[in-house]
This record gives sequence, structure tokens and C-alpha cells, in this order.
Amino acid sequence: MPYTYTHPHPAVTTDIVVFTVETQALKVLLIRRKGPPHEGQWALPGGFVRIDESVDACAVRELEEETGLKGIYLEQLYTFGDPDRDTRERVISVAYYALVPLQGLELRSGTDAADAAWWTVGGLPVLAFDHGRIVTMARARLTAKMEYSTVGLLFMPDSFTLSDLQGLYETVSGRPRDKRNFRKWILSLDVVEETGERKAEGAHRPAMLYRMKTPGNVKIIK
Amino acid sequence: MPYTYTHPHPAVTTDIVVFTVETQALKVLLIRRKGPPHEGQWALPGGFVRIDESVDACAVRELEEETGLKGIYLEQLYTFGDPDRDTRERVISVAYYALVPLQGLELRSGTDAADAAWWTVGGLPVLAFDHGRIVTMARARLTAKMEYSTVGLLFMPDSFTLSDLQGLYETVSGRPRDKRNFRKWILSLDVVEETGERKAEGAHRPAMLYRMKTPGNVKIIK
DNA sequence: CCGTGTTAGTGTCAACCATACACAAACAGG
DNA sequence: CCTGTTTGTGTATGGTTGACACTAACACGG
Repeated sequence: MPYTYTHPHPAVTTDIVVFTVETQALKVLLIRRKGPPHEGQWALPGGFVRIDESVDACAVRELEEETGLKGIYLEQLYTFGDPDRDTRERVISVAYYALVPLQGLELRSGTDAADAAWWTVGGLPVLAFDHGRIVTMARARLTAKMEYSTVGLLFMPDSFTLSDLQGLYETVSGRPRDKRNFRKWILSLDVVEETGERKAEGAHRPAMLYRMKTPGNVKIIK
Repeated sequence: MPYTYTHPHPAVTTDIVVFTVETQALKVLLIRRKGPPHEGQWALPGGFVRIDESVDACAVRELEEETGLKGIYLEQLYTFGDPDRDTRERVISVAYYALVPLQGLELRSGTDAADAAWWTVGGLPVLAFDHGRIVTMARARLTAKMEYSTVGLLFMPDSFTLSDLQGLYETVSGRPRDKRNFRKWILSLDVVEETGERKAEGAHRPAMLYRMKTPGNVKIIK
């Protein structure tokens, strides 16, 4: 069933930069392309916007379809609209980025493990289309947002230690942080609270466990 | 000549929030719609993305076509993609915002004066489509950016006094500023320089004129 | 059971930055 | 030459940020 217009229309997709932090490294989810163009190359998860769904809803749906992840923090990043982004037809991509916590790492069971993988940013392969550019911009936005909001907490599992949290901030934003100053800072923001439990691991003093006061909520600082 | 696709495609437009500052007020350029839908209502300037031009280029072109303004600061704002934004067909809008200096206020000679006008933000009429939402977001972005960059300078004519500049900052970001502190601050940023000329107007001490060191350049602060 | 190694947890002081604040200088006009 | 008006300038204070070192709690091995 063909669809006909009096003027040419572009196709519109969403592409999603899914970030997580694992083993002291910021990682991005990539999918190996199964068809042309760029067959076999790594690309961002994403897909075409359906005619009756909002662009936001498309991003949510694609994220779930390709990764099985639901209820994840998702924010629009930027729209990429160069006419030759895609060789098949004119495609405009609305890019989003998502942050998933350490614990929700299970990828969609349906997908072959070889076709979806977490890559450390900084060691990325050449990506399909202009997806390299998209990742670069997403990374810049994320590091900027780490400085003036509490997005960093979204990478954390339900409960965590302040040392874990400090480690996360250091790996994502690069910058090392002083232990005492970091703790003063994060506690003064009034966004985490003690769970009352301790995490005993290894031959040393056990650490207090914390949780977000309002899970999923992002606070803008200053 | 019809254009046919195997899947339905949305139309894509750009809409532009053009800001200026005039007589102590932040203003937005609005155009009265000449055809349905929302005929006669006020709306943002903008139009459909052509199939062979980039989305950025479309914004530049529309800005020039509808206002005659060229070489203006223009930045992508956000993409609005709700399925029922437009009653005619599915339309996704990539919104931009632009800042024009006081001196370049001449609107396109072709346009009837009654059909294009500067409106003070805060006193806007009900706008067509979701353009009200777009303006709100643009305003938020602008005030935020005033705090951590030198975008404010883009509203200034080629030469200006520091008092003028302070007045501009006060009207755009609301917040009043201390005269001495403002001058210390702006001078420490190293973005303006004295022209050597003075502006004598009225029965009082003439003010030193300044200009941007690198016109059109926006510096990120801190 | 005691010593060792390892991470958790805590306060103070100095440097820097942001803010508040008042008066002389330069001009036009009467 | 007096008045009214806007320009232009420095200092002191309070708050914020950043540097810095030792004790607490535990597991393990001897």
C-alpha cells in the first residue's frame, strides 16, 4: 500500500545513545547492522518514527524493542538533518540519550549476543552513518550535565555506597574528586539517604549503603 | 508530480523563535498566518524542509525569506514531534532560536507590516499550533545561556556603552545587577574592548563606547 | 588472639569569588 | 556658575570551594 504526497517527504528516525557505567568505564550500547546500508557495521539502536506515535514515544519504544529496557531516563539530544546522512533516502534523525543503571544490564533475550554489545567510549569502532558524531555530542552533554545536575545518580543501582558513587562521578566526568569534599557535596544536595544497611565485602570496614530519596528524579543544581 | 513511499512519512518543518531587545523589553517576532489551519492567528516564522537541504540550512533560509535577516546567530532548540501538532498531516517541527541586534530590526520589505510584528514576551497572544510551548522553551534556554555564556552580546549593535549592556542583561535575565560588579565581570571576561570613542547624549558625562573583540563569537563561561 | 592490610568515615583552615556599597567626574542647560 | 543627570571607580565582607591526615571497622594469617 503506497503513500503519496504532493511534495517529497523525508523519513524520520530516532537514534539512542544508551550509556551505562561498568567496571570503571563509561560504555555505550551498539548494535550490529543486519542489512544495507553499512551492513555489518556498528550503529546506535533506533528506528523509524511511526506515523501515529510521537517522536518521544518512538524513542521509548525502540529502546525497549532493542534492549528490553523500560522506565529508563531518556532525554532528547539533538536533531541531525544533513541531506546525505543516509544513502537510501532522505532521513532526519532525532537523537536521544539514555542512562541505565548497572543492575539493569540484561539485554533483550531475543537479540543475539554478538549483535548487541557495550563498548567503552574512547575505544569505539567506526560507526555507521553519522552516529560517531551523535555519540560525541551525547558524551559532551552528559559530562556537562554531571556538573550542574544529579543525573549521575541514575547510573546507580537501588542501593550503593558513597565510594561507589564517587567512583562513578570520577569515571563519567573524568575529574578526580576529594573524598571528604565529595561526600559533603552530595549530602548537602539532599538527594540520597542512608538505607540503614551496610555492605560488607573484603577485609575492611563495611560501608554504609545509600539510596536515592526520589528515584528517577533529576535535580538541577545552583 | 506525486511522491510515493512504501511507508507513511511525516512532513518536517523548522520554526524559529527570533528574539530581540527593544525599549527595555525582550521581544519575539511573530507572523500572522495567511492560510489554514489557524488562519489569522499569530505563529512563529518557519516552513517545510526541502528534500535536498539540511535542516540547519532550512532554518537559515526561512529566517532570511521571512525577515530579510542574514548572518544571524541561530541555534537548534528542540524537536517537537507530537502526532497531532498539525491537523493537516503529521508534521514534526525542529525549532531554532535566533538573536538579532537592535540595529538589524528592518523586517523584510516584501512582507506587509501588519503581518509581521515584534511582540513583547509575557504579553504574547495565543499562538498557532504548539508555538506557545516552543517560545516558552526558547525563553528558558536563553535565560539559562545568559548565565554561562556571552550570548547577551549578540543583541548589541556594533558599538555600545556598558550601561546599555547592563540594561540588556537586566531585561533579558530579569535579575538587576550592581553597576560596579557588572563592569568588573564583563571586563574580566575579555570579550569587549574600548573603541576610543565616546557617546555624548543628554546633559551628563558622555559614556565610553565598546565593541565585541570577536563579533558573533560566543564564549562559554566557567 | 593479636598484628597487618585495606577501605570507610570524619573536620579545619586558607584561598578565592561574589556581593554590597558611595562618591567624584563630565557634561548640557538655564 | 549652579543644577541635574549619568558615567566611572575600589574596598571590605561573607560565603563557597578546595586542600589536606588520621582514626574506625573489618578479614585474614600467623
